[in-house]
This record gives sequence, C-alpha cells and structure tokens, in this order.
Amino acid sequence: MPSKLFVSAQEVAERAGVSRSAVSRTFTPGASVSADTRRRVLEAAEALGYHVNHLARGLMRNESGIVCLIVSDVATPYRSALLRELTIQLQNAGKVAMFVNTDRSDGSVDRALQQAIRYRADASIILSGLPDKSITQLCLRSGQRLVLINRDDDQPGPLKINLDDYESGGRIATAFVRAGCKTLAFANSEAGTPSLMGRERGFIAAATKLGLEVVVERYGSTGYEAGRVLAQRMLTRAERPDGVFCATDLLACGFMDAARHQFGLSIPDQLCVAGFDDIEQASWSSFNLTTFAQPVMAIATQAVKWLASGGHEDEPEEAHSVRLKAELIWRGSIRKG
Amino acid sequence: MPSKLFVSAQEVAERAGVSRSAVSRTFTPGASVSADTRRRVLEAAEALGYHVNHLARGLMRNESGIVCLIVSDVATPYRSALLRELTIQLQNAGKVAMFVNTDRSDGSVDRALQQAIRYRADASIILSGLPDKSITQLCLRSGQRLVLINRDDDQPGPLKINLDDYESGGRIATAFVRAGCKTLAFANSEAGTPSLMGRERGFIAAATKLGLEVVVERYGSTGYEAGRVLAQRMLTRAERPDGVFCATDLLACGFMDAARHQFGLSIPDQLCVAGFDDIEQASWSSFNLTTFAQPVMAIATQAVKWLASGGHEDEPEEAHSVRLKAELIWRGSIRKG
DNA sequence: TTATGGATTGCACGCAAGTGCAACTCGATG
DNA sequence: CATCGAGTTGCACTTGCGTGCAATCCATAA
Repeated sequence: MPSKLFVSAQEVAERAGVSRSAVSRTFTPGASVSADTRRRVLEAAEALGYHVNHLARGLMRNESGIVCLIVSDVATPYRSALLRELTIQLQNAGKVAMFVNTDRSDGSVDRALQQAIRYRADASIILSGLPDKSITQLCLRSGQRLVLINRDDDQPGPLKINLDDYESGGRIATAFVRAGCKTLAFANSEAGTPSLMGRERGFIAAATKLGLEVVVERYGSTGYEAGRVLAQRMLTRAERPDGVFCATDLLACGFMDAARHQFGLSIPDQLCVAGFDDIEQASWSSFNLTTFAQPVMAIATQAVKWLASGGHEDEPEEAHSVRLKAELIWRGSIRKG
Repeated sequence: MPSKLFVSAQEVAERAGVSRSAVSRTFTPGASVSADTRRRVLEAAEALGYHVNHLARGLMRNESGIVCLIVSDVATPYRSALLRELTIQLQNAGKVAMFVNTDRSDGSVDRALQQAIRYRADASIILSGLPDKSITQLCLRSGQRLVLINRDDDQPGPLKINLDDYESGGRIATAFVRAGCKTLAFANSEAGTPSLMGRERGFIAAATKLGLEVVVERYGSTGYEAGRVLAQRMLTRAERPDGVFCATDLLACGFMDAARHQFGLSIPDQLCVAGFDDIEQASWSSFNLTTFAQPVMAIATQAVKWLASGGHEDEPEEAHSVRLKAELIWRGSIRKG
C-alpha cells in the first residue's frame, strides 16, 4: 500500500487548465497541439513529476516496447558480453529489455516465453534452450517476434542468427597442421548444442581430410572445471595430443591451467590450444589464447535491426536466417607454422 | 502491424459461455468461482492460448510486478554474478526483472529511473552510479521502492546494502604482516567509489597501526588492464612492494600477470597479492588468489526480502541499512605466516 | 411450502492512456 | 459582413483487466 501513487495525466491536465486529451497529445509525437498548450502541459508535468504510463500506452497501442531476453548462464563471460551489447542496442532502438533467467530446470524456456506473453512483449530473444513448437506458434500467432541466437532451429517464423561453426573448426585444424601438430583432439562439453557440435564436426572433417585422426572427449558443462577434467583425461592417454581445440574459451582456460600446472607442459611448445568465443580472459597474458571471436556486436545489430524493422511475416523464409563469420584471433597458444 | 493479436479474456469468456468476470476471477486467487465454471474457463483458455495481460492487470492493481535493475559493466564477472542471483531470486518472488544498462554517459542513472517510473516498476535496484536526489524523491513519492547496492548514500528512504569494506582492508593488512611483508601497497582504480575507498582507508589505517607505511597508486577503471598498468608503476619503484592489496580481483589478475610475466616475480614467494570480490577467475589455478567473497546471495536475499515484504516507510531509518560481511577466501597468493 | 442463507454470477464502473469526430477559434479572403 | 479553411480542443469511446454491488441460484431448515 504505497502512501501516494504515480502522477496521472488527469492531474497534469487539471494543473495546466486543459483537457486530458491535450496532455496525451503533448506526449504523442505528431499530434496536433498549439505551442502554448504544449508549454503549459510540459510545465505542469515537470512540476508534478509526470511520466507517461507505458503500461497503459502499451495497452492502447498494442505495443509495449518490451523485448524479453531469455538467458541462462548469465554469469558466463560470453553470455554477459552478448547481453551487454543487446541491452545497449535495444535501448538505442527505444526498447526496454525484460530479463528472464532460465538457470533452473528444463522447460523453463517455455515458462519464460509465457512471461513474455503475459507482459505483451513485442519480441523475445532466446539465448538459451529451445522453446516447444506449440509455444513458438502461440508467440507468432500473437504477433510477437522471435529471435534465436546460436540455437539452430528449423521452425519457420523466428529470426535465426548463427555462426559458421563448422568452417571455423576446419580453419583451426589447418592451423594445427601448419604448426606441426601430430595428434589432434577436440575437447567438448556434454551439452551437445548445435554450435558445439558444429565446431566438433567441422574440426574432425578437416583433420580427416588432412590425414589426421581426432580424439574426441566430452564432459560436463562448457566451463573451466570441465576443461580441467578433460585435460586430465586427454593428457594421460598413451598417445598424448599435441593440438587441442576446445569448444569454448572457458574449457580452454581450464585445459591450459591443468596442462601447465598439473602436467608441466609448455604452451605452445609442447601443446597447442585453441578456443572459441574470445572472452576477455583469452587475451590475458596467462592464457594468450588463439580463439574465434563471437561477433557479439554484429549479432546484436542484426537482432535489433530485424526487430525494429518489424520484419514482416510475408518475407521469404530465407530472410529469417543470418549466418555470421567468427573471426580468428591469432594469439600465442598455437605455434607459428 | 501484427497479423493477429493476443487472446483477450473476452474471447475466452465467449468460448466458455460465461461472462468476462468469470474469466477474470478464475485467474484471481481467492475469488469466488464454482468448480464447474473454473474448469470450463481453464479449458477455453488452454485451447486459445490465453494468458492474463499483466500490463492491464498492473494498471488495475497499481502494481506491475516489474522490478528495474539499473546496472553498468554487466560483462564484468562480479556484476554478472550479482545480476544472476538477483534475477533468480526476483523470479522466485514472482517478480519480473527489467534491465537498464547505464554504460553510457553519466546522468543515465536518472534516465534509467525515469524508465522505471514510466513502466510503473514496483521497485528499482541500483547497482551502479547514484541517482539525483530529486529523482529519488519522485520515486519514493510515487510509491516505488529503491535499493542501493554498495552505493553508500545518505538519502533516507532507499534500502542500502553495503559491505564491511573498511574492516576487510584491515584484515588483509594483518595477513600481509604475518606473511612477513615489509613494504605494503594498495592498488586502486580512479573510480573512487565509497566501496573502493573504504577498502583503501581500512588497509592504510591498519597498516599504519602495525607500523608499516602503504604506497597507494590509483589508475583507470577497476579492470584487468588497469591492474597491469598499476603493476608497472609499482614494481619499478626503488622500494618495491612485497605485499599488494588490489581493490578488485580484476585489478589483481592484471597485477599478477604483469608481475609474473613482465617482472618474473614468483607469487607468493617474492610478492603477496590479495583481491576483492572472489570472481570465478580468482579460483583458477593461474591465479589462486586470496580474496574477499562478495556475499552475492545474501545481498540478493536481503534486497528481495525487503521488496517482497513491501518494507513500509514508517520503519525506523536504521532498518533501511544493511551491512554484510565479506568472507576472506584463503588461497595461495599470500604466504602462510 | 416458504424462508433463509451462502455461494455464484453478471453488470457496470474504473484504471491511464490514445484517437476519430465534431465543435470550436481565429485570421484571411471575397 | 459572411464564408472559408486551417489549426486546436474536448467529448466519448476504446484497450484488458479487477471488483463492488445487486441479482440469481440452490440446498437446507422451519
């Protein structure tokens, strides 16, 4: 029970000695108001601390200005960097970001989308998990736009933004071979998302073509600890790998730390490592990791541009899929060939 | 121009053969509806994909369920960890998080709060910057609750959550002395926020009491790069410090990397280092940093508890200030005394 | 059979905004 | 002076929902 309530347009109208319509028009760009009325309304609004109620405005216009971000693992460097860029660009586009954390059990993506519907979000951007097809349909039917980032789904309707994971895997294989690596390995998590698997398949395919086999090991999440475990498993093998592509930078950091501090290996002399994401820590001199940069800014730009343009449903389905290139950031964890 | 609109209660009512009131009551806990009516409404709602419009509900109830999070530097480990915990706990409390990024120019905190007012947020949680007193007043007058985290402001009204920064500084000074350090230093950023300055003052005061002087250097932001620069400045001094307290973990990481890789120093043998925040990287074996843990969970719990309880204005002002303890996490960057 | 009471239901109004339409003002023109 | 037209203004209705009030229903008691 708040002691006082928000200031309404009615109160402003009374203070300014005009009708409520005049207040509404003053805050509606393009509406017809005389300069004098406008000034008096603005004065009164300023004095009372009036701010248009976007809940009510959204009700009328059937457009809330809210964009829902559906995310898990927010505390992860890559995720938080993407989040940062998305929120900034959304704000610049005049939208507001609603945040739904899906760190809990599965199916929570569906519950997140229900939240988005309840608050009549103009759009939802999904960074984690995959919604059930029925919910996706409901969103689209309701006129809510959908963006899937690195989700690689085949449902028609949502905008899908993906990277060239497969090709990236290939480029790193080449780099390892140039560096003179003899035994390649791919360190992956058990998550099995399309992005991770794409890197794995591309790496294996290219290595095979170059005449090398690849040891693949999958364990746990995509974090630092999993990287350590993977290092322990891989570096105790009879035939120790000397070129390891880690599916994410966090895995790579864990892998490198274990390789150095537990196995006493020197990087890149005895072991070449590459990662993916280009998180901030990859550039730290303790890691100096050669990796692929997620085009975070481009991803956000594409998503927001599409939302702002109100991308129509009558576009061809091809227009609903964007493929961006991950730039190879060359640092010191791979020997120069 | 969406092709179709969201389903309204009216449509559900028609399909279920009842009045719109019945639909409304079905979704209002505690309202009077017969089991039969309820069932028919729920069936119709399910079939049509109906979800209560929270914008309209918020309009009626004068309680939107929205909590606005005002943040900068989201991509930073500590910030994103706090954010993660806040969103999870807010969701558990039935609230929705609105996200405003203030990475831009100053004064944007004020603009962020205006957003919060426009969307009639029930509360705002401020993690960065300080709002102007006039806006704070407007929020409170409007019945919006305010939480300041590590902001240390003296305005009455908002809930203020802070740590024992000063005492922590003191504890680390003692640890350095026990480790046999002779020349102490404090590596700070130029940000000059109360938290950072509190750690600095506490450290200096305790060291002085123990008979040691402290070299203080301030530079740049609270990030990794600033830590490197600070190391360069401090470690080239005639009297090289052998015990350095860094105001944040990121500073410490940069400091350690420069100390090892540029100056060839061994930690903790030749140099003891401590940080603050206990970011994930502090536990990585490359750093193994002794540091203070931000009680992220406790902070979020306090904030959400206060919001959920609807903390009344007639509470004594003391109840508006919470002081939490930062736990010392002992790792390997300080010699055992 | 009628009265009583509790549970259920619908009507109508209100929340805070946007907007079509008609009425109004005012200056310029005929 | 009457007419025209452009520019303002206010009325009234709309959005989707919650809720007080009065009417209704039905089962039980008198």
